[in-house]
Amino acid sequence: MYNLPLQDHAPAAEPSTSDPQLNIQPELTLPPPRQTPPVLDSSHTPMPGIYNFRVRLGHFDSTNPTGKLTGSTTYSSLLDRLFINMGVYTPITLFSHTPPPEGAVVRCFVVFSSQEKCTTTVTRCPNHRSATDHSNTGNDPQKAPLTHILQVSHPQAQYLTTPSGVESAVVPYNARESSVKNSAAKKERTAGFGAFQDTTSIRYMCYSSCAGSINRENIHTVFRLELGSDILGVASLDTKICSCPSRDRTKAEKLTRQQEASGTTGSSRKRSEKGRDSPSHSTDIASTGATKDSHTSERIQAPSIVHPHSSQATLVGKRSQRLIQNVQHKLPTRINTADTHTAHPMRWSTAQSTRIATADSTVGIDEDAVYYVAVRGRQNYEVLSRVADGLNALAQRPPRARSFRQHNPLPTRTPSLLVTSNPPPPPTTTANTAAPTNTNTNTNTNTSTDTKTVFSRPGQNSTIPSLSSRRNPSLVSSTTSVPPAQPRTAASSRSLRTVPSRERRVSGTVPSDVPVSESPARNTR
Amino acid sequence: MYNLPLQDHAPAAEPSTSDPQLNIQPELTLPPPRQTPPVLDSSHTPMPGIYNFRVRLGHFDSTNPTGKLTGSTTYSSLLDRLFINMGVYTPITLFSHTPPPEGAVVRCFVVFSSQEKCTTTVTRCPNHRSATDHSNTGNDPQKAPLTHILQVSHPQAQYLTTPSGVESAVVPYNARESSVKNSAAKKERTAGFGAFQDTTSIRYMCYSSCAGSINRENIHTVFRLELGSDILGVASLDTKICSCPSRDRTKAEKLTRQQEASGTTGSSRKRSEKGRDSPSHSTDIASTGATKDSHTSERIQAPSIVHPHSSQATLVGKRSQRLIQNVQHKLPTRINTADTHTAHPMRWSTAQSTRIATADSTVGIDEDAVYYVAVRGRQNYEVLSRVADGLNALAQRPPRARSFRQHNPLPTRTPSLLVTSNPPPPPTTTANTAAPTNTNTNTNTNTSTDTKTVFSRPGQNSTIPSLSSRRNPSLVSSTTSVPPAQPRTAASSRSLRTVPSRERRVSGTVPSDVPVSESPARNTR
DNA sequence: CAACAAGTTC
DNA sequence: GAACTTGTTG
Ligand SMILES: [Zn+2]
Ligand SMILES: [Zn+2]
Repeated sequence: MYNLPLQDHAPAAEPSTSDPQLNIQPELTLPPPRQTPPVLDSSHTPMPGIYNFRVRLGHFDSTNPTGKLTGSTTYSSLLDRLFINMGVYTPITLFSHTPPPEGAVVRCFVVFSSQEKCTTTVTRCPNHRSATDHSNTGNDPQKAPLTHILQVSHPQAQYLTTPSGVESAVVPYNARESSVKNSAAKKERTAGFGAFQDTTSIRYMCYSSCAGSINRENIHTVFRLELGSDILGVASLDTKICSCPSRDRTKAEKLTRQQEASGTTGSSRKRSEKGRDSPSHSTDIASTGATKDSHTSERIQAPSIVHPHSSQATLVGKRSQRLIQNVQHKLPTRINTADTHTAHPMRWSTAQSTRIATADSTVGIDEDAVYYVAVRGRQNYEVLSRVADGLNALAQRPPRARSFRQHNPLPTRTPSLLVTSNPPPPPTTTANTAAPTNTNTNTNTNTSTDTKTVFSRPGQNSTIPSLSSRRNPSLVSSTTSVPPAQPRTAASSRSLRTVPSRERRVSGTVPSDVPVSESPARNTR
Repeated sequence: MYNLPLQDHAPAAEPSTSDPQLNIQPELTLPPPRQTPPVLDSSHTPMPGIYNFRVRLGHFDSTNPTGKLTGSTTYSSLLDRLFINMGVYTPITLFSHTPPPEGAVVRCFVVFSSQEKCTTTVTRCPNHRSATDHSNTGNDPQKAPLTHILQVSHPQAQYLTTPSGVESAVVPYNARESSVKNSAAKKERTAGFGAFQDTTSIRYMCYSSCAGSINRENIHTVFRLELGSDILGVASLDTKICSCPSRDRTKAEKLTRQQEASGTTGSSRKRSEKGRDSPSHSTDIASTGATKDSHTSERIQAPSIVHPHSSQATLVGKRSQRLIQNVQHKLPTRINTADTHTAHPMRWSTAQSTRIATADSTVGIDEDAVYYVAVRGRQNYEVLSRVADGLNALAQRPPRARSFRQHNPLPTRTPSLLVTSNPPPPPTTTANTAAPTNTNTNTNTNTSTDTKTVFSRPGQNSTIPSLSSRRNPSLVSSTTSVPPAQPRTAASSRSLRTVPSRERRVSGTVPSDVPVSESPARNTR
């Protein structure tokens, strides 16, 4: 309690005082991720997609072209991580290269970064969700449920909770072309980001240290551009909610720098940086085309990343391995949770030299590249899945991480990411329509969480087939080529087709509404 | 979560590893309280009473005559404070000079030590009361409610919760004459304690630092010997529930010692020792007689200290000032909560040179002595109250503490300790009868919380009349005299009568079930 | 048990 | 913003 700078309403748009070098092609200017392998859940993996959907902290306009943040909120470009106090709003700007389609919405939610926990629901701790808690004063539970850890200050925000407890907030995505065009500062600040942007404010209603919820784990804030049941893009943001953002950022950066100096002290960095994920997630993934006019026959409920009806393939490098990990982690035959922290650091060092295709920047080729193969129609998807299974089995790459360690005596929930032939149960999600400043509900807002995830599904060993050729020409061209910085139109991406072949990542249905069996991280000390 | 040494069942009786000098006439062997004035709630003020009802940590028998504690649990005789981890049982022994009457029970509960909070209910934090919290595994909610912060390992324990949320556990008091009589060690360890003893184990289900409950405040564990609606004695124990009892004890002792060296640095010790109360509460209060065969006409509901029908007067020294503070604090005309930490340290230093009459030890005279005058019958009590008011008004002693400071933005609840002419509402308490090992309920156990409190009621200025004479001869004799160490019989105390006069502490009805208006300290950071 | 992490106090 | 408190980690 006490000095919590709780805000009842998010300020319209404020200047910032923190690190100005936000997300500016981190792959090129920042050292590649040298920490533990990524851990984002497959349905949360950053994927700019054809819209080059990306997130930047701050609000960018003529008065604040650099998007400086206010108050204690701060962003570390070194770590690509947001440090923010609980209860305070911070503006985030979602960019896209092309204007979003009508009815596009952004689903915002928080996930655990670690692979062990990435399927565990992040909800508010019992202390803070208590109606009598001071953090809830001036809060309208009708608008934002007390259990939701993430609030979006938008009159049309809709708060959803699936039966299994997965929480998210959906707001319309009304990106407009940036009014501040030629500002040098703004240009610098938004280099690599699309010309269309939409700014909203978010706040977190728990600390990262809150027992009974995040419990000192690392989290990512995920912004998912959706249109109906399609996921058009995913952006995420490494987030730490703490009472002393500045202090903690400084400390984290210092630690990172000295680790970097001492050559990736990849031993037991568990304490200080609990399996930190490598930063710069929303910029190191190549995006390809994807049809927006989807027309599937059936749907997978619950929030999950998906490109069900569109042909699409996304090439990623290191980041892809996260996917593999995650998918592996979700396999029905999953053995246990591989300890990210003890994963082959050498392997990652090698990967560091590779570059990932981005819509805006030239990158090198990654032999470990992973393809996201989107299929049109469920049948196709399942067929493709089986094919890919065979391919993955053939490519007998050694498993990545084999050392398991039980850090947390918490119940390990069995992930439900597996290809199911029958669709999951209907949404039945609880929707709280925001009725604050603006009581009218956006009819275009997708309140259902039923989206599909088409993802790579490697063999048990999770490693990627080492073949690097056979790339769909209609995809993000060659990994060596430098895609033009200009946004690709949706029409151009519509020509994409699925490319079934080895080393392609097979798609797997991912009911992202996964955390079912176990209760949320409702444990205290 | 994690390494919590939770115990499902209290061990029968274990040896100890901590400070052996427990409560051995602390007034004589330990420096007198030099810290902030006492703060125990009037209904929780230690009062050995005619039974010399006192508490000692540990279990004392032939195998463990010194009552050593086990595990991390430790006791500081310097601070007279228990340091204990959450979830672990520790044996406590309740002593009495004479065998308790049939049906006598002990009500156990936790109170805030500070006068500002002493009327606030201490309950469990939302995190730990959550049924899914690991601290509740193996816990039978039918036995001990999840909300109760204090658990008593007794088959006949009854857990009560008043409508206003006051929680307590009641267990029968079956004190038997110590079987280990002549052990030198035991004798030393139990010097000053009665020959009759009953040992039970208790545990705490929250940390002292738990936001949403104790929230880093100081607490006392109160053991109240009750017979029906009569309170026969009150013992209390300064308690800190922490994850590192040893470390915290060492640190607290070191701080105390250096404060002591630097001459009672009575300035702002708020941080380190949040208005710590002076220790040794259960031994520095003289006890007098009190009839057990009460026969009042009406009762005051809810737990509260009381000697409704018996004539009794208790003389206390420094400790008495706590009472005054508390009573003042509860006056209807109460201005605000006086900051204990800024209270006149000089005044207390002076008081240090005084000695308090104990049933077992000779002590000096305290001119600031306070008398607890028990009256028989409500009418008498109210008359006496009015008389005392006048007396207090005449004795124009300057108010003790006048500097108010707002440390806690929490809602300050208006204490309800005032003389009401109509009795409070009926108990309506929720009783959870323990049905663990032993399912049979003790019919003698008093499940109702309706007891009366007869207490001194000073003027607004709370100071004590400086008169030190006019003591009831039937009371604990003279403050200078050394009461015999032998236990007084109940019969001897029955001869006591009320002595209405100036400088006598007037009695005031104290519905101890006070914390009503506001919700419990349900605030987090 | 030492070091750390992180909310709170001043 | 420095220092402290205190639960957690190894
Ligand atoms: Zn919280
Ligand atoms: Zn607690």
